Amino acid sequence: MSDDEVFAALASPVRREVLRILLVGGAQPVQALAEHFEMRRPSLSEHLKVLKDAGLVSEQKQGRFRYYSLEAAPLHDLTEWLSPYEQFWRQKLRGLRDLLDEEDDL
Amino acid sequence: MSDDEVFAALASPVRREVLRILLVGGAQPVQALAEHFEMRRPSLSEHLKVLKDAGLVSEQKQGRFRYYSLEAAPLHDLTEWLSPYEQFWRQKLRGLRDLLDEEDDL
DNA sequence: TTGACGGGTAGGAGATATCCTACCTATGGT
DNA sequence: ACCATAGGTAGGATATCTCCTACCCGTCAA
Repeated sequence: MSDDEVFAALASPVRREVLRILLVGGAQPVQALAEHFEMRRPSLSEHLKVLKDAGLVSEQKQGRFRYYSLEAAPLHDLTEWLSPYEQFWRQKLRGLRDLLDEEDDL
Repeated sequence: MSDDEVFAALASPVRREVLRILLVGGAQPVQALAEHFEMRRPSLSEHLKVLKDAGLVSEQKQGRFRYYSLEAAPLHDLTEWLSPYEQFWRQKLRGLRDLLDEEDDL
């Protein structure tokens, strides 16, 4: 739920891939997710726990299955975290464009 | 430079704080950065190395000082990584809005 | 009711991260 | 030339991560 947990969760390529799979494939039980990886199921369960603690996925029980689905809210928070840097980025772009304009004037 | 390095670099609160300091304070030598933290300088140097390898900061030598400055390009890549999830987020918002509209009709 | 299946938890091995102190190099001032 | 300063690198201690196997519980089907 905290920024810290979200960033830490995203640091693992496995967990980012889980998010991608859930994005394109929708909610899925653990076994279906596990098919995409070469690790044992308990390891994937641990990754899912990290993602759940970070609020990036949620769990819906159905019989003996537990469907995991994407929760995009923390990722939305991430774009807010990024926005001041985006402005910095745009400033640099503008600076570059101005520089190029000056070159044109020569 | 790779997505992997960028996400890994951002996983540390110390390194995110370095980026924030560079964003608001501009390019700075290591010592100035170190004043914001309670760790020893060599540890911060290691963090800076991680950030530099990820392309998030760059180094300009001036005499015996090395000014570190923010490089926003990888963060811009990050917003691109995020964009499909943003669309997912917007879809959920739209779904919620539609639901609320239905409620209004009752 | 009993066995098979979905899936979480425990505990351990090995790898990696993060801090430290000690040490090295390079530059600048006297 | 010499010493102080900026800052990187080496190597080690400890903590955390990531994987594993073994085991547990809950649910469905026969």
